[in-house]
Amino acid sequence: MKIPQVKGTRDFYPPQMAVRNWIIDGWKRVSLRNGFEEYDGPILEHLKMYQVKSGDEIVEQLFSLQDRGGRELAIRPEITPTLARMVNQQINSLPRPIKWFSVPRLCRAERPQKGRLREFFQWNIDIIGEDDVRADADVIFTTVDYLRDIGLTANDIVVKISSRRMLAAVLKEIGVSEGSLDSLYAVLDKKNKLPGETFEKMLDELLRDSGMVSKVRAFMELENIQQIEHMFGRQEAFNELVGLMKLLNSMGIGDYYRFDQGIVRGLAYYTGIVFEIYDKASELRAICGGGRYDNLLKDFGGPAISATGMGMGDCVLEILLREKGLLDVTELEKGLDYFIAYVPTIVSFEDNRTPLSVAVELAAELRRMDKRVDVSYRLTGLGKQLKEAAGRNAKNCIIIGDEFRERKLVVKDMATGEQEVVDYDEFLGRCDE
RNA sequence: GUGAAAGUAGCUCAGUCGGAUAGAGCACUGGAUUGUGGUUCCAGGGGUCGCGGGUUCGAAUCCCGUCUUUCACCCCA
Repeated sequence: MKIPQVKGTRDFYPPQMAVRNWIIDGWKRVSLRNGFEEYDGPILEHLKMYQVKSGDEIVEQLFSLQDRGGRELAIRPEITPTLARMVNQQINSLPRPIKWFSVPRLCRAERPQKGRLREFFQWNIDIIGEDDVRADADVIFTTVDYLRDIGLTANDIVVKISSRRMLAAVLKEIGVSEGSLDSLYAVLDKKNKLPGETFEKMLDELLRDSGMVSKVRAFMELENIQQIEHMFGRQEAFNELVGLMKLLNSMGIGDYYRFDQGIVRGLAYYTGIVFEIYDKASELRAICGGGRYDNLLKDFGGPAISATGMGMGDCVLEILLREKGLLDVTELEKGLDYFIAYVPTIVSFEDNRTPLSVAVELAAELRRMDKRVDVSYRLTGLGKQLKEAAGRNAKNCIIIGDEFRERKLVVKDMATGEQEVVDYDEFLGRCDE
């Protein structure tokens, strides 16, 4: 019986696995150099945990199950609630600020489409317990640090930054009631994705006040914070945004970001700075998004401690990297350091050992030195073995032949074809350095 | 959850007014080549044409269902 692959999942054959590892290794490397520590939680959590924060809609997009004791569990669709739970559990003993990162494997029962699958990896970085905008700057910088590291320039991507707090202040100034803020956010978030007329229509239906609609539209047309400040007066939230941008400038990524009040983020829990990163050339969905969420720990039964963070999935990123030609798969697949071939026509050496037994012994020796080494399983001609070495992407091929009667090896560089005869012990010494 | 397109060898695909043993390139395996590889040449293996049902003397081809994939919408933690 043929068993098909599960919808929206991927098989990682060695070439795909090399890509996945390359992406994740980069995430970890850049997180560490920016001062983040790695954590992880379980793949299963109580279903309740996601229902608390998210409501029925999200629960519908969850893979949930019952264990044998009748407990309702869910496969994690995100790791932020787990993070909140873990931090809350040890809040009194954790030194602050908490700068943690994780690369969890997540599942969401959505319909798969371009850049979105049912199982994926997501890089998360979070800073908990630091109100200062420097934390937000650190999150954005770390994200850009990675994208820049793998070869994406300011010509390729743009960080669109806004602030929920600033948005709330402006809308309040315009006269929008507190109660309609959340539904208005949802509309503003779509501004960049909808044709102008549709956007206007949605505003009309929501606000039912032509004066307010035109003010909101005028606000959305403004191009920078100075203009907004000019129109609505100086607000606390502006200082925060301006401060963030100054920090990003001094961190050397001033050409990567742009203020964009169309960035709101779909989720209700964001409270301050929000940002998303987009590819400039294509129509891909956001590469990543993040922001400040000051109520999350409290919502999970903890103290009122603020947090700011970012999440980046591997699906969109990989599509983007392929489009830009930044994924050199042949480069990623690391082959063998040494392939050891032996001359099968030699029955045995003076010490009664066969070329094959010498090859096996040498392989074990080199492996102890952490070299990637292999020997063919097939008893076949030297030509075939060299062919196998080439197929295995070996850097060098060692040949055990008549030279071994004087305890010497032939070491062949597979790229150039050059080969030299080296003393066995001298070769080992050289490898051990 | 809604809509559209597609599914033939491991991969990319050809093959349809319905016709007998279903093809190519690449990949894989073996040989040319028992002490020298990636090129070349020769040969070989591999398919119940996604699955199920229907129409027909006869289905990869037509019809229905189903699954999967892709794309768009909804949503996006």
